[in-house]
Amino acid sequence: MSLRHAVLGLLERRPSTGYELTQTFDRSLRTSWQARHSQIYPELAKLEAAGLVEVVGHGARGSKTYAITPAGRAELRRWLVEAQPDRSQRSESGLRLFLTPLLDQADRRATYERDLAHVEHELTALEELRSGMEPTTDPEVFAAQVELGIRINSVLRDWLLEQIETAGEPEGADQ
Amino acid sequence: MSLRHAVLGLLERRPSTGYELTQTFDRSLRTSWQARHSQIYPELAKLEAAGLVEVVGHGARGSKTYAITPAGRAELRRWLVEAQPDRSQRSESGLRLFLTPLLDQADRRATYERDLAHVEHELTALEELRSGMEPTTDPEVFAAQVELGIRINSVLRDWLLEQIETAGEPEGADQ
DNA sequence: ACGGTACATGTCAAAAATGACATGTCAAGA
DNA sequence: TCTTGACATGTCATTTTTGACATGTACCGT
Repeated sequence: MSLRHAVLGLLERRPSTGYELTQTFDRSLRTSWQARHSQIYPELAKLEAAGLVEVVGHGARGSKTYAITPAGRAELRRWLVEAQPDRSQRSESGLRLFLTPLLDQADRRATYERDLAHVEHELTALEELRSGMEPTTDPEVFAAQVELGIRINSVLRDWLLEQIETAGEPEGADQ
Repeated sequence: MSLRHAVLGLLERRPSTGYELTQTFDRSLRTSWQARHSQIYPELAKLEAAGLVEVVGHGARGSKTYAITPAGRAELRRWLVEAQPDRSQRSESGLRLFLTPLLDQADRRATYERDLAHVEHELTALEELRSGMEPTTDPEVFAAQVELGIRINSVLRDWLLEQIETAGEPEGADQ
């Protein structure tokens, strides 16, 4: 039940509308937790019923701004600090990487190159984010996360480059 | 619908029983895709009905060994090579890392240290795996994946170490 | 004034995933 | 002989997630 804590966490960062949360899920959280608006709006309603968030304002086009309550903050902290983390993951890309050695050389190379293009693209976006980040605005602590993203993608890029260069080597379960 | 392809991929590596697949999901695939036996057995039945896998043997305790069929192999290749990868992920640990800056210094440090312990543990396991791996047995290609796991966990370890050392710096959304 | 797009919130059926329940076998050690 | 634990397969109610449907508003450019 991480969705609840993801929402709570985003509202701890700043009060937001469901629409804004949906965008943040899609832009910043897509590599850790995704959620569609069809999940977010009902979750906000449940959270409000449980007293963990509250509506603090009504804006244009019927928008409602939610903020975390003290009870919500306590629950968020409890989850972050005391709850046993579930280390398992769901990553289609990870699964593909795991299975790629089953392909013949040409297909293997093609999929690694496709992945490499994606990683380079991510890396560029993260580097732009880093250079465009002013330490005066709120996210100074989040700079560390951008840095982590860059490092992980760099490792991935180097590894993919090695796999592509080593193509032609003995294969796995192929004939 | 990645479960189907995960099962197909594992059966491409070697024919297995549902029980063996469950173990592989838990041991090798837990960082990319998890699945319980309650999902695996019905999936095998569906895959068999679709002609993508077949029962190739009956063993002790009513066990059934499944193997991939040519149609299954074709579908696996199609998915790996032609299907558009879904790059989104679900990772509670990633979410926690994203939200950790919201905690006060003491809590933040404690959670980073908990994560560090886990990463060190993973790293030890992967390094043992690497040194115990004989290049004569089947997984020669999978050595690259172990290597990738080691590199990513090393990056994570270094980053966590830095975060712990830098503790006491200005914080995020806390007062 | 009109049309397109981004903003904004919701519902719901269907699919995927979890956790509990249920049942039984085989081997090893006490 | 008995009991424990690993092996082995299954079902099912509930929860979570997705994708489609549904509806309406505010702003911007022409």
